[in-house]
This record gives sequence, C-alpha cells and structure tokens, in this order.
Amino acid sequence: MNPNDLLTIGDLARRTGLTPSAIRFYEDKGLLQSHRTGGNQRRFLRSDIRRLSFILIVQKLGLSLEEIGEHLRSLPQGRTPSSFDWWKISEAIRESLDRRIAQLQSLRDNLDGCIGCGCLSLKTCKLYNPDDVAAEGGPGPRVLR
Amino acid sequence: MNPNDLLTIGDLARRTGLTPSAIRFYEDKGLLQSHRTGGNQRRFLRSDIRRLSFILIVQKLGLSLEEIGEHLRSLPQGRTPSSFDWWKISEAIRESLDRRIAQLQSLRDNLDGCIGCGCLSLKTCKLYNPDDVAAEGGPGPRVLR
DNA sequence: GCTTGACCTCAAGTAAGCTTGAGGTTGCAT
DNA sequence: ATGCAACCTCAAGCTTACTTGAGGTCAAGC
Repeated sequence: MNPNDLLTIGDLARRTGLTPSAIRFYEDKGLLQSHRTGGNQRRFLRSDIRRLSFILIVQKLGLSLEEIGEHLRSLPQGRTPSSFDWWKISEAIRESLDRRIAQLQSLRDNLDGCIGCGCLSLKTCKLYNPDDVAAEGGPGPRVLR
Repeated sequence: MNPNDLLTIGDLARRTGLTPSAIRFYEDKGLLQSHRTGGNQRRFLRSDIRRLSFILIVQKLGLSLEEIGEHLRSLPQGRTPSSFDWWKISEAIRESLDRRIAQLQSLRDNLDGCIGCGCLSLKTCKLYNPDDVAAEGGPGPRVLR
C-alpha cells in the first residue's frame, strides 16, 4: 500500500479498533477531518491512524473528548505532526495527570480521618472540601478530574 | 431537636446540601430508605445525614452510585452504623483508591515513551494495553476507574 | 377552615459518548 | 451490467446522575 493511499472509514476502523460510527462521531466533534470522494464517501489520511490512537490513549487517561480536542487543535494544520509536536502534547497531558494523581493521593490520605472516624461532618471534612476541588459542574455524571 | 425526631426530605436536603430531588433519586436507587407518614410523605432518620454525607464524599473519590450502593449494603441493617462499620468501608475504598492511583501512575510513566516518541503503535503501546486495564465497558461515557 | 409552602408522583430533559436502525447510495468484482 | 458489501445521513436509543415541570396532596400557622 502506497503511503499516499487514502483510507476508507472501514480501513481506519480496522486499524484502530474503533467502529465506523465512532469515527464519524469524532469527525462530527471536530477531532479529525476527512476528504470526500465524488460519491460522498469519506477518505482519510494514514496519519489519522495515529490521531485516533492518540484519542484512544488519552481517553484512557481520563480526558474528555472536549479536552482532547483542545490538545489536538494545538497540532499544526497542513503538515503531518512531528514527534516533537506529539511530545509537546504529551508533556501538557502529563502535567494534568500529575495534578490529578496528587489530588487523589491527598483525598486518600484524608479518607481515614474523615470517614473512618464516623463523624462525617460536611463542614469540617477535608475530603469533602479540599479547597473547593471539583466543586460545581452542572448536570450529568460528576467525575473527579 | 430530640434525637428521635424524624426529618423531612427538606430538612435532610438542608443538612446535606443536596436537593430533595437528588435524595429521592438516591432512595430510588436503594442507597437509603425512608418511612412514610399517613399522608405519604417521607421521614428520615438522623443517621441518614451521615449516610448521605458518605455518598457525597465517596462520589468525589470517583465511585459510581452503583459501587457506593454495594458498599452501603455492607452496613448493618437495623442498627445505626458504628464508627467501626464506617471504618471498614473506608478501608475497602482506600484500597481501590490505591489501585487507581497506582494505575494512573503507571500510565503517566509510559506516557512519554508512548506518545512522546510519536510512534503511537496500538499493538506495542504499554499505555494502550496495560494488561487490559479498563478494557471494555458497554455504551456510555468511559472513565478510567 | 383556609391559605401557603412543602411534599407527592411521573414524565421528560440534559450532558457525554457512542450505538443502532431505517432508508438510501457507492464502488468494486464478476 | 449487476450484485453485494460498504458507505451515506439522520433520528432515536442507551447509561449515569440528576433536574425540571406538570398536576395534585399534605401539614402547619393564623
């Protein structure tokens, strides 16, 4: 297969383990782009395999598609992203991951004092009020980020 | 207020910061029970304040209501939970929290090697396949637990 | 006894991240 | 030229964790 060949959505699905519907969904959300054939079918670049892999990996780290989109928009438009481009993104993600780990650790460290004692006072509980971390958030599932 | 007084749903809401609708929702899900007055209104025990506080706190640690329910079902039925009861639960939760932190740490440690290098090979990526961690999961939002 | 706020139920809406299905088109092989 | 898999769009459904609203009842103060 020539490196200039374009991939169908099915090809891309097979290479990434995603379903075509998921890929269309991501395109809808602006996480990748496609060209169209005369007959209106999508054609993708080979570099989109990497792009989707990135999405899958970073999703496992707990980032939302929204957040992933922001990172992806920092990639260069028009040229295939270089190693350095990806490295810059991975740095940014590692930092937020570090923050989340630290947060979870401090929550854990307060767990015994807070629940273990049985007092469970919402007013004094460090766990419940660790500096207003993850305070609001509107409707929908609330996940610690 | 006498310790034997029952609380209305509004009282409980005020004491916990939850809305009445959220409390009804939790009752629906079996996370707490209520008695009813002759006029079909809910009445709660004072120990339900603690129960709800527990739910709120543990939610911040990232557990789903489903998981929280499982923990709560391990509490004694019929008697007010003791400090020791709560302590046992907090131990169990701390352990799963520890596991999650360890998982995140190993993901982070692989981040540079995996994304940073730009290869992003799904087959060889440790990040993507850290022993099938968080593998499947059906529809709906996928969050690393 | 009457008003008023708090309560009740049930249905529908919201957000995220997709899937599933209906109804129709394309593209490749024979 | 035709058959069939793969593609297309658009609408609706699913899960989690709730909220909002409609339409109606209860309880407590005056």
